[in-house]
Amino acid sequence: MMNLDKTLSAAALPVHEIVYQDLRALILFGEFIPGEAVTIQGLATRLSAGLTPVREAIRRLTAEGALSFNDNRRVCVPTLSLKDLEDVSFARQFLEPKLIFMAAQQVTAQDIAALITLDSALDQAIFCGDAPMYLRLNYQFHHQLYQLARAPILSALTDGLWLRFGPSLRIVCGRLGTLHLVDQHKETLLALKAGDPQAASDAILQDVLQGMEQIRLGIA
Amino acid sequence: MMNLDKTLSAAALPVHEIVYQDLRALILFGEFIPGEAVTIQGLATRLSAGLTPVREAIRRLTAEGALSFNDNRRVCVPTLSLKDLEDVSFARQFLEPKLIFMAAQQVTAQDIAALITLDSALDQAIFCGDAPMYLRLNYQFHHQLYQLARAPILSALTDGLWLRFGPSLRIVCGRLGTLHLVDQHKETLLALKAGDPQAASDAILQDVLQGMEQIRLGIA
DNA sequence: CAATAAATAATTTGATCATATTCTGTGCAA
DNA sequence: TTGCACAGAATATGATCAAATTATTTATTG
Repeated sequence: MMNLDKTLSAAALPVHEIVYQDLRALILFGEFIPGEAVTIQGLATRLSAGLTPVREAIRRLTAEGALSFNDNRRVCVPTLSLKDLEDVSFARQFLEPKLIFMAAQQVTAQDIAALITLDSALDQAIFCGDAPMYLRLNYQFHHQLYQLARAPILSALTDGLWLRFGPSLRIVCGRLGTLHLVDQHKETLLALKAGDPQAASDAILQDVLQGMEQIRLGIA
Repeated sequence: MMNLDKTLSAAALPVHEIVYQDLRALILFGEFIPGEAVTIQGLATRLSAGLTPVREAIRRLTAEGALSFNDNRRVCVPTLSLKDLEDVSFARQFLEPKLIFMAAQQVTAQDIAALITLDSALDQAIFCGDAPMYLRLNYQFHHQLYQLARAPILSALTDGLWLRFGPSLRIVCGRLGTLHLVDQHKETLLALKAGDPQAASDAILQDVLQGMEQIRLGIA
């Protein structure tokens, strides 16, 4: 008999893939405290999954630096030191402008429209003080830009960096709220509309620097 | 009863860790053909391990981009397109000089001595036409430099890039032999000895560019 | 009748789970 | 402090089921 899930939802994803995405989101959007211990069985219970799929998801995220595998064989959410943050910042400073430069060279009007919609929702979330929504939409805005560059390897590298500072975001928003948040999204979008890759690239660089500075203030 | 391995070897590593390292080496040193399919059960047999540890190792390497997870749920060794290689090259061009700059600022005479020993063995391998040994030692030389920078996040990013072009190395060496190979290791070592981070950084940049060009010629 | 296409069977491979084993750290007693 | 036992957690295996690929057979058409 045919699998109904396959016709209804996009595809029947393996459980280990779903667990990976769920766990990734938990880390990315500050649902874990830096330093927090993560147990396989705990996650299996929390996400209603078996041990094997959870194990696989954990290994993937460990490889991405989102989790760390201790000598004890236990897994925890790493804490980001100031030195670490500088390294992440360095990498983002050249990866993101490069990606957005490439994106700007092949972006369509439709793509830009989607980004504008996203950015409006983002402004709304900031205005409402909805921190979790802000975190999700902000990531989505950047992630969508990466996709437009059509450079899978550089996108993967850049995407992976978000996992490094994800756990620190909770603190940033928790301490400071959302209303003070500023970004360079409007400038980026204008440059994209104008078909000016260099300007878009410059705008994103500023956005990255601002974002990293927010986190620095949060964890300092 | 106490585990004897623990006293004899460094530590009793979990099987999934051993499988990961073995499989990583196979990919890194061109033991797989780009595009080649990789089966869980095949690896389990080949490496005399159970399915779960192999599965975990595969997920880790997939996360690092060393393997790719198809829609069929099957795993294969990705082929590196010219575009991909350009992206890898771009990332290495700023990551490696940065790492070596940092390394040069805190390197000890002992560290340099170890690197010189390594580089001598490398020359020997080139002279003998021992391609597998050359690949291992060349990687080790760079990897050891990364470690000296004491920047775990940037090291991990850079290390991961090797996995992207690893499968293409077999072709490079197979076609062209090893005798023609040139590098900038001597220049790098001299700069390290002189305590000149900028010169070391410049030398490594040249080394990276040369290396990437070799691969470009190989896969073009 | 030969050749191609469609359907079906057989085999391989992947996904998941239940279970047994091993490891780690802790508390207790000598 | 040292040794030992115990609880909690991670590790690893093999069994079972589902999905996909390959091989085989059957049907169809020129």
